[in-house]
Amino acid sequence: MGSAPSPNDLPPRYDPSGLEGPLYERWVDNGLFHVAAADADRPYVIVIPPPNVTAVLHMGHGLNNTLQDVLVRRRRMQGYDTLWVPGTDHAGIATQNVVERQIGEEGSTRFDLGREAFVDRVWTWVREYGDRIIGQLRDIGCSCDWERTRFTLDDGLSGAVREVFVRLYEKDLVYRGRYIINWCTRCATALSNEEAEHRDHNGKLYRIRYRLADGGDIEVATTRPETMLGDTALAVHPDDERYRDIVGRTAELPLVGRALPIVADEYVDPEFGSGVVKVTPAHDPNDFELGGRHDLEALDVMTDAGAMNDAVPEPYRGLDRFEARKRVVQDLKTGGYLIAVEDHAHSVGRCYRCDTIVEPRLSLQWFVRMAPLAEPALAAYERGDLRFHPARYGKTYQNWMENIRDWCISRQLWWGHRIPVWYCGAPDCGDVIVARDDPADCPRCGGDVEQDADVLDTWFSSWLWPFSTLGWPDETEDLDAFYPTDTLVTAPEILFFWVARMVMAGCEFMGEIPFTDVLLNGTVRDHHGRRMSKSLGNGIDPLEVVDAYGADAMRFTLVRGSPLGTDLQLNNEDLEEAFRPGRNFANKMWNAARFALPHVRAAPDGAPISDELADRWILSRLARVTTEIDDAFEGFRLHEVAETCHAFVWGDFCDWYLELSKRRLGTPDDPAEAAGRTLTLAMDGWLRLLHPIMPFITEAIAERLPGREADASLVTGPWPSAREAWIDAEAEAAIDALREFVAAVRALRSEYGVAPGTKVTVRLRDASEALTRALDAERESLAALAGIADVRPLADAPSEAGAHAVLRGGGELFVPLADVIDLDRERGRIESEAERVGRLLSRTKGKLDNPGFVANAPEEVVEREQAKVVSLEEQGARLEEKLRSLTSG
RNA sequence: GGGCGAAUAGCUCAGUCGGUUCAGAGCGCCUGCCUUACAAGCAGGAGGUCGGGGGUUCGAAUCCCUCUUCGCCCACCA
Repeated sequence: MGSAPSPNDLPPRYDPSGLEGPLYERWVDNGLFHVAAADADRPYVIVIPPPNVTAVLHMGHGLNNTLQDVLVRRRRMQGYDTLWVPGTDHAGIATQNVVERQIGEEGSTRFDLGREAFVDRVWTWVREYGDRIIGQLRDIGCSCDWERTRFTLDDGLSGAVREVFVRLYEKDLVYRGRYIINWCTRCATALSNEEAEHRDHNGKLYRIRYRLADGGDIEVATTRPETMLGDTALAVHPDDERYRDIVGRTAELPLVGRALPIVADEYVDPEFGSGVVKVTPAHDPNDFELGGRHDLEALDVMTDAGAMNDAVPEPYRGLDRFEARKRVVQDLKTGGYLIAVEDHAHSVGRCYRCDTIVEPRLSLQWFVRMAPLAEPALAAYERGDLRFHPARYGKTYQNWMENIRDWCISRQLWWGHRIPVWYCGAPDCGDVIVARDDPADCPRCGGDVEQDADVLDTWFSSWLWPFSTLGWPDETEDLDAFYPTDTLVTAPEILFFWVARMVMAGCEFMGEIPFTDVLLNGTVRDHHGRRMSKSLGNGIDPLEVVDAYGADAMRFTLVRGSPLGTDLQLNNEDLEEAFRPGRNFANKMWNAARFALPHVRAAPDGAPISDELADRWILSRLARVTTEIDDAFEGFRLHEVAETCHAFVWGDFCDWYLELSKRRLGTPDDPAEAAGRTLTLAMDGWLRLLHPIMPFITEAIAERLPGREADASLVTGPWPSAREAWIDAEAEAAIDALREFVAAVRALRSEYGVAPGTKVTVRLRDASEALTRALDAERESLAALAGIADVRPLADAPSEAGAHAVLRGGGELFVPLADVIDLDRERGRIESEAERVGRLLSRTKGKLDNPGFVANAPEEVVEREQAKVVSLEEQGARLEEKLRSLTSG
């Protein structure tokens, strides 16, 4: 790992860009992120949600992958055999779209290229973006095992996909059939239910008159008038008195003239509109089912591209569906069929990849029968084996599982896994062959076979990810060692697409759920609260942030800013502001290290370290903080981990410990070099606690601490354990008292504008034991902390003019300020303080006077309130006394 | 039409079991400091009726009901 850097060679300026790259390469070169299956006694495993190869990563990925890395890094430090499996997703329809767009700009289409050449083009794209994505993950600091990088379309995973299809087919859980599916007319493919996003749409409701064959007419309403060209019946509710006598008669389809039977069906809601429904079995799922019950013809009236086909008469033939709609409405109007057009807000499905309005359409597709797969996946949740964080997502999962619908898995695309099905071309055979290996000819008749032209839904490979990446269907060592995985971190919008289906696949093919804890991270939004997206142009490129402020600063900002399940708003127009918390913190640590490193001394394990109050205090605080951080980790409250580290490093270590250590470091006051050794212990502790979140800067500092093995790295731990022996209530009480004392003097100095260089003598009366102890120990620090030249006892009535303060922890202090004191101001100050204490006192007394409180509240709460009264009364009395003396004097 | 989440300081957000001098942090703002690690800093401040209303309780930012606003998910009502 190269020679150990000398202790104090940190450059004066924190420059993450020069620091992070080399450290990352060293970690990878030393194999720190790799774990062999044979060594995995105590595994901890996460599989990455494979990013789509459609584009480079955005800040949402930055957040998602940082959270995974934080979890993974802590487990690795704890000694788990930690594996984070990386990889990318071929993202079938999405990737095909971006490449189609790319060739579109060159003026051609995928059909000009042909299937093979087009797929080659996509592979070119994939190689470029796949590499860039992996590069981004490395720049963020992700500690993935790169030797196990997978792609959903690589050979191994393709084999898994084929095996799964065949197995499901053999169990009759995959079937082919004609049903209504969501058809994207632009992508010219079927979509699953999940891939059609329903959004409100301000449409129209058209009320149309249909004539009855034997006289009279009847009103029908529709939002899609062009589909009437495919009507094959009308329907009413069987109990609807109004229409009882027309059931069984026929109506005439306007513009076409086709005779439509009138049927009665429970599906029709008599309350809606006229109570009569036009039935278009080929273009509406309900109509399709209704048609099945009444043996109606299903007439598909559109082409794949969404134009009216030859089943409709001229002049509609060949018109786009929306053109046809206009023409139909116009003709209805002309023909006197149109009763009214009303505004009608309703929900319309759109393609999740191109936003085109999907057409419900009868189509021959492949489906997965989901109910049997959902059963164990649901049971795992209900047993409590599968947990969601935040827990409320469990209900969403449960609800989806309970209302599961079959999954349309065939896509009329070129980019993806080919469906492993062949059809015999022999007219008298027509056998369907579903096979693990490509058949040369028809096994039944020896005739020529042709493979199904379609590919599988991209999620049909993703749902296998937790085990296909480990080598399944082969019984590999990896699979044995690392399945099931532990934690999944992903975004809530793919709960159904991916998470739920992975659980089903895990149960079905591995007999075990694929992970136990599912963490749902929030969405990254811009400062207007809008979701970041390419089309809005409001995204933030993680690399830009890493280049400018460092991966550590970005990671810290993200982790601290987003508790699980809550969205994160970032100012995309001012990156410096957005990432300032992380950047400032990293800079602070850097400068603290620059100060401390020249003074650190080796601290052998187990030796008693120091009797100094400050030393005992910082180690006690470190022990407590370690426990807090462990608790937060166990509850996946990573934002709390970040916050606690920040408060400790900045608020305790830098603001107080370093300041208190200054008088001793490198001086005869520290003969045994206790301060130098304590520095080492304290820094070693917080550097480790912070390493999962800010791996680079912590490693850079830690490797300069003394007493380390030459090739030691924080990456491999150990994770600090909270040392009970370091807990020191006495030292904590003393330093707390000192902090209050110093703060009080500073406040008085500031209040009266005492010049920074002016030293004051503070007089003190009735100081608490803790404060007395602290002042004895830290008298030498007082000048630097608060410009205090000396602390002397306070006589009962100070003869000089000055400012008073009463300490909560006990005691009263006086700062002689004859030159600057303003008695009115002092009186006002004391008055308002006395008022504040008085308010608190009466509130607290009120509680204690309430018999209900004393009777019902826990004893310790009551005792606390009683102690509070004593303290407040004491403070109040001192303040009143002071006020009297100021008034009389 | 159902279900869920959010509303706390100017901004972005914490606040676990209802109870600690509990109303907090960061950023921004004001005042004073280039104090020999750090001006990306230090010290001291200002700033909030915890969205409105009602309830439970000795006690509510926290639990219940309700209303308002915003956001998300699910749903075949033509």
